Amino acid sequence: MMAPDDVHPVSLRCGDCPIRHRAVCARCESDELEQLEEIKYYRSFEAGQTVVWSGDKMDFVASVVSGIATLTQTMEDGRTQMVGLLLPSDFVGRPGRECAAYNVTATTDLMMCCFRKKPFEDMMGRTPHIAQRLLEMTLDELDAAREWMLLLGRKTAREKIASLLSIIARRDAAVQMRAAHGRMTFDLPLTREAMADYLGLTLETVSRQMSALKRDGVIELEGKRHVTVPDMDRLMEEAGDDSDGGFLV
Amino acid sequence: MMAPDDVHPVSLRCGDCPIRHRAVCARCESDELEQLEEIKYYRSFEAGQTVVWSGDKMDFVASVVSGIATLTQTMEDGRTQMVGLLLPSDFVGRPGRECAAYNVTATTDLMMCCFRKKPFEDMMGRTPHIAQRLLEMTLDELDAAREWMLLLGRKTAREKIASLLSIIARRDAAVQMRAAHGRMTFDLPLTREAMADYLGLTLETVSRQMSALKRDGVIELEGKRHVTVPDMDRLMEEAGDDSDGGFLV
DNA sequence: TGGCTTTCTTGATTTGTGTCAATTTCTGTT
DNA sequence: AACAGAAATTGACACAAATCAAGAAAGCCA
Repeated sequence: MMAPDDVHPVSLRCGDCPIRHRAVCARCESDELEQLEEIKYYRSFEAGQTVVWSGDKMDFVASVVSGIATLTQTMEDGRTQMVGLLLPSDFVGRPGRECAAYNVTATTDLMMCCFRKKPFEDMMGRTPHIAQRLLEMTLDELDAAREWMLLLGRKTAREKIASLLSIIARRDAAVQMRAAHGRMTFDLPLTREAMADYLGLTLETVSRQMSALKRDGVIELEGKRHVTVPDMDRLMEEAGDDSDGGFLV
Repeated sequence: MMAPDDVHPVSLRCGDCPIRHRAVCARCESDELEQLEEIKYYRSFEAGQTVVWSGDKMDFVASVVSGIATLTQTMEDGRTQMVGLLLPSDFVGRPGRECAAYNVTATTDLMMCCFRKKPFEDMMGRTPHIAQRLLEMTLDELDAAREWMLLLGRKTAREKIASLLSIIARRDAAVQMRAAHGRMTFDLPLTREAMADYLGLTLETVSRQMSALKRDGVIELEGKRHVTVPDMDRLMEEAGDDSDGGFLV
């Protein structure tokens, strides 16, 4: 899921930025990082605010510093589908593209570290490693999107919920550098409605299935958002999922 | 959907290969094309044959020369979801990845032009334009996958069918360099079962909705596979889709 | 041409999820 | 502590799509 440092370059801090930008390759030497420093700026958003609308001109690329943002697609009649979840260090934006392809919305208070697109692209042209790093990240996202297609097209509501919970649990484990086995505890970063938009369900169905998983002892709930999974293997079985979980992370 | 030549480099023929490889950038001069020539070879498959299994080692990248291949994901119990459709000139394979992420299957007789992965990667390292071209293609695929997520998660069976038909019609138009308006005619390259796997439906539902669209005059059918659309705008309305159709192409 | 298989269509019935509506629980504010 | 608004739960019912089951049409090969 994530290669160790000696196998492949990983993200790097640039200047005073509190996060490691996954788009920036550790093999690229300080010259490039100093260039980044010059073209970067910060923007913050309140929970619920829209970062960009689908189709709008987007003259920057960015990393999430803190908070959570979602990528959503919407139909004219209001049906919406979440197509991606942005967590700290995640990258957003398309070098070589004028316009945003999705709505980007802050679901919590959000801080982003932005780079003006043109100079960023110029740097990419001069720095093959960054282009390759970005290609690799995009391929990861593509894999994640396609795994999600299987979920959306073929899984039952219960399996969908179990899949989402297991992904969030494993991402949490990864952040804390722990293995994702046995008993685990975490907070849901999403409302029931956001979960529904992610899974292609209604919020009522999400709620019902959460209750069912609780009733069946697959999860325990403390309040609405704090989840503990007594047995991760059981949960992953419920998810109907043999994958190692390279999901939308 | 596809930028004109003067805006961005497009695909190019290399040597005797009958197709334009979309992965190869026209800005890259003949040196690189000659290098490609040295590392390329052809493989052919019969309809129904598997090109690679998910998880298998895949030591090449390739372009489709002729025929159609599908990318599918499968669950242990056999539920399958198609996650991509490969048409002539489409690229498959992941520079920087060891293993295939999906099953690749020939749905018709298939000819592929393959490049051994290592030398291809080396060339990418030396030729920034190719890496950038590949990044752009991958971003296109990502957009397509995400548009498909909206379809899988939120569209009705009828809308799904209409979407698929309109995509195929528009791709056909693009290949023949015609506008996709008014009356259009094309052959379905997929069985009802493949359509179902693509759309997250059963083949019975696909059949029923095809009949319904026919009954309602949205499409005309001659045999099972030959479709004519009297009015493309009507079809796109049925698809519930305001997009300009940058789909899995 | 005739049989054979595969692909597709159509019907009857079941089931999972959506819809609508009422209530409860949580969270933040004064 | 009490209230207000948001978020979540639960129930009753409706409906779209799945499932089960025949049968028809198309393609293929002898």
